[in-house]
Amino acid sequence: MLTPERHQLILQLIKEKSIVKIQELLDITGASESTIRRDLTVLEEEKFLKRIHGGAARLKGKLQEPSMNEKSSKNLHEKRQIAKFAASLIEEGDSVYLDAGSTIKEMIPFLPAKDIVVVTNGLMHLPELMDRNIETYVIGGYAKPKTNAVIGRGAVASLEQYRFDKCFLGVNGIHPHSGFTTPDQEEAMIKSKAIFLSRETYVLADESKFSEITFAKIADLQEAAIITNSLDEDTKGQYTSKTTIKVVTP
Amino acid sequence: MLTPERHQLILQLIKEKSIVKIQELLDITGASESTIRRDLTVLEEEKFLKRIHGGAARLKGKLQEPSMNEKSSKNLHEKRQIAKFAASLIEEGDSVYLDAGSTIKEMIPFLPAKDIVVVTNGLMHLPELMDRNIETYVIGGYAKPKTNAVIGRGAVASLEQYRFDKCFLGVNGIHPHSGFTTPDQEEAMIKSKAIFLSRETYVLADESKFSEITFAKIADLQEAAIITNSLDEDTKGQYTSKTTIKVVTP
DNA sequence: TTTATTTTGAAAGAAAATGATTGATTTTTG
DNA sequence: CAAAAATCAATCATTTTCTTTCAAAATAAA
Repeated sequence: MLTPERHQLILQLIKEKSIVKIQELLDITGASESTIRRDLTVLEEEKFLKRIHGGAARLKGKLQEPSMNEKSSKNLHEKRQIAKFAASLIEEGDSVYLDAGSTIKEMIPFLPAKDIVVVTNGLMHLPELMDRNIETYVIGGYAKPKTNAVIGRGAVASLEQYRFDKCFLGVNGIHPHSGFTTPDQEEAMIKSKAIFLSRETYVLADESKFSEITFAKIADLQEAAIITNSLDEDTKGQYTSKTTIKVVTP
Repeated sequence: MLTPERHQLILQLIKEKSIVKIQELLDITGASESTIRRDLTVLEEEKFLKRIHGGAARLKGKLQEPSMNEKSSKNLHEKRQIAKFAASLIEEGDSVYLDAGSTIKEMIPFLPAKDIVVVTNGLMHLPELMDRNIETYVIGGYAKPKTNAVIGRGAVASLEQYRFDKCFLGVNGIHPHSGFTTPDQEEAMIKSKAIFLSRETYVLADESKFSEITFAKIADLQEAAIITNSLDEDTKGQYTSKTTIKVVTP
């Protein structure tokens, strides 16, 4: 039986019964336990179901169509891998800043729930963070509809109350001259401030962000790398001596 | 039988019967006593039920998902009417504070979209506000999971940047001595501060909040009314001379 | 064909859930 | 009130399920 077949079958069963036991799946598919477990792991990562001890359960309040689209989206898996790795860098007791954006959002399932503090300007992140019972603080400021990010002068000021052990940022592009780039200047200002307030900064960038630039060039610009859009030359790189910026890639 | 299955079953039974004995659960599930006890411990920790000697009981304050829906649908029409009226008080150019909570949330569809500014600590409100393209600002601070409200010391400070023409608050109860009440002191502090910053304050209260108190008594306490929980006597009423507080009822 | 890559199954050790037992605590009964 | 009965929390051994790892089989690529 082919892998996609099994996956379909499992989803079918879970749709009907809400819960399936591993043993049932073994009987029905005839596959080995290892295979079924692998299937469940994959399907859970793609948000089709939730694994529970002894089987798997349907997840509530979620339609399966969007996940289908997500799945076909080519770089989702890559995104998730980067996010997973980034999350693994977080240690107990850390104070962490999470930027808005879909790549950063992927980190949330992998965050250690206990004994960390998260500060974010990503409004989309909040339901999941609170659902996971992670101590979460939102930045105050203008709620930008398009990106669901909190930005603006107030947001920068609001951010200044905090200090972070680690800061995780998303980027729209990486450019040999400008460094990391974002289209919105207001968002760029937040990112800059977050870098300034963090001991370590990590920029999450999936393959699609690199365009033609080689890894070597990226490596070169890390030393002077700074989130920027239309910041003037003086501003660029002014914080780099105080913080460590690392690019997280697959 | 899988653990989540048992949990579901227990909650189901408790929903129907209000009280279940351990012995019943033993018979029905076929699990051992230890297991059932462990289940009850977990479910109590998660606030789904209350353990009593010999079994478990439904808890009164917290109704479950479906019953929660029932409750909200029961008062929904009333809530919506109040909300609609409250929203009609808002004029062009107003700067408005919207408290967290489901009653206030009902106002959003009725808000005039153009030329108003909304500030809120209600995280649940944001998607709809942004969807309606209303200029929205979030307060910064701790994101409280249970109520989806932003609270805490930081939140109060964050609020202080703003001034409002009108302030709309929800309440948990209205009490002849204490005035309006909320169970959480932190939320009470936010409400107090919002009142302080507003020219006019409106408290939205549907019938269910009044319990035994008559309208007359409510009217009496309007002059000294202040959102309070465990604030000391000095704090009570200290802002009332500066603001107008009105109770909005059907 | 040969060589990678992916998929699969099997096995070992870790983790979680379970059931039985103990003695303490609470409730009931006389 | 005190004894008896029932319920409870805590602990430990057992069973079940999970994750990890590795090698064989199947599949795709060279």
